[in-house]
Amino acid sequence: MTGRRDNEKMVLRLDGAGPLYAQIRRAIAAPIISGTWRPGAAIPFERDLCVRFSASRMTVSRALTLLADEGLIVRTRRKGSFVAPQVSHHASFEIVDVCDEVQSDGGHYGYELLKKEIANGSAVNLGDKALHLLCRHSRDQHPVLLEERWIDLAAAPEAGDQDFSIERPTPWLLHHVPWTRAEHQMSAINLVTPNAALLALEPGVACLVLERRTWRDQTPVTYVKNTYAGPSHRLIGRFEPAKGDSGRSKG
Amino acid sequence: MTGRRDNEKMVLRLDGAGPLYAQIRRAIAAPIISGTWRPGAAIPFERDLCVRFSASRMTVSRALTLLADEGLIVRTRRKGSFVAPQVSHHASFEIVDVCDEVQSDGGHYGYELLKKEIANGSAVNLGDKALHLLCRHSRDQHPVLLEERWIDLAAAPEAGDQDFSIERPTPWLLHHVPWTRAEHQMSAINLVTPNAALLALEPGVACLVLERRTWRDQTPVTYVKNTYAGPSHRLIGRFEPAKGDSGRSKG
DNA sequence: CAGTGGTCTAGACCACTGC
DNA sequence: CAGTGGTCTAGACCACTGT
Repeated sequence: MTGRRDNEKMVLRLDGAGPLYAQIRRAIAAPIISGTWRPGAAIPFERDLCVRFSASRMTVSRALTLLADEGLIVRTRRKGSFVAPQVSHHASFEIVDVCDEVQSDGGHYGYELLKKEIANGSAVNLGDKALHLLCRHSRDQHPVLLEERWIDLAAAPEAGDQDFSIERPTPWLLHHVPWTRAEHQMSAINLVTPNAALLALEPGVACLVLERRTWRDQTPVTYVKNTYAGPSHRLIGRFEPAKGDSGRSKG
Repeated sequence: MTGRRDNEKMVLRLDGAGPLYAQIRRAIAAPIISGTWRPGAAIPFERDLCVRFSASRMTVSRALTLLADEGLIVRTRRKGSFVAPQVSHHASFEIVDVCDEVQSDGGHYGYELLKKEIANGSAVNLGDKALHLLCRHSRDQHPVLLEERWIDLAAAPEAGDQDFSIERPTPWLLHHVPWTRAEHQMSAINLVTPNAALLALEPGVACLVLERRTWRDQTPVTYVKNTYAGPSHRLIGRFEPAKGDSGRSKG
């Protein structure tokens, strides 16, 4: 009775390499990635896959959970699992703290608070009362990052009393206002006059910009716009098909 | 005998929200994110956490596996689990196929092959014989992406016979040479003369560049440099602390 | 209300690693 | 060789959802 989908001709073969859940994951990922299974195609039910692979349901479920996290499949109770409507690549970028990055290379890390004022945060989708900070981070006296930050004073009232000329906003926020959700945006901009001078670069130079918006539960806490010095700055990300594979890339 | 680490004062409390493994994950993530547990600090052993949380080892292990995947902890057999030396943010960016992106907005998608030649791929870390393609993708007749691609002909000899003037390289490669590993780099560049014209933009305009290098097992297969038209193009990524949380962001 | 995925348990054995 | 994490099983119950 459960064999409805078994009529489809499917070559699901284990390669014998690594843990069983990883093999099952690859066996199902292969026809999806290669396009053999079209978006929307039904994937055999978990309990059928258990029989086919001689595995327990936990193991099969683990493989399918990985695939769902990667965005290759969608799972719905009662209906079953299906190939995701739009199979996309996921690249996970590691966003390291500037201070850590500079010091891990053996460089001298510098921090300056350039501006601190109370401002209306509505321009950056925060509340009326927000703390606006402008910070410069440097490596061996050379500016590497300009940090424009807004902190919602309704969400983090203690921020108003904090002296940010020595304590950096990022670790302070982590300690005092742990967030629960963040959203990142990356873009490229041509440097304009005020910021160009602060980064010791010519106006017009292309720079990588990383914006981050952070929530605590449902309330927005902070918005930050990080402008990295120079076009050469790069974010390196590794694709993660390896989740559950033998050669897993770790940090 | 296993209580060595239990001497540390630790407030690990479950919040009762959602699945148990997610609660355990949050309970351990909280003191790490807030900085209460410094990098390198020892995390209680799995079997101790089972007792503390009245959970099975599978459930505790699931929570710790999530934390390890997020980069918050590192786990070593025989030694135990520890707070990661450098707690970093991970942002997962979804890299959608241009064609899908344009068409999902209801736009008209266009594709042109501008150049096709055999070239030496050593400049981009590929083999001597490589196929070099230059493709332009457009939305409603406006160029949105310039794709410079190299395909290693040793890894994918069939590529030499393929007519890429209609079939796009991306789906073709997916079908014929499934990769197993990919590495992404994002950067910002100032457009230079040949490419500026092809994207119908002025030279000097800042553009977002996404480079992807792809391997099949250990052999490099293809390298692609995608230049997105205009500074306004953005990659949006959602942070994923929610893995195993109730409100999971999906696609 | 039937059937799917989602979670959980109480065991078990293995692999690796430091002593 | 002892003890950790890594994996796996054979059950079980629950939550959700379409009919």
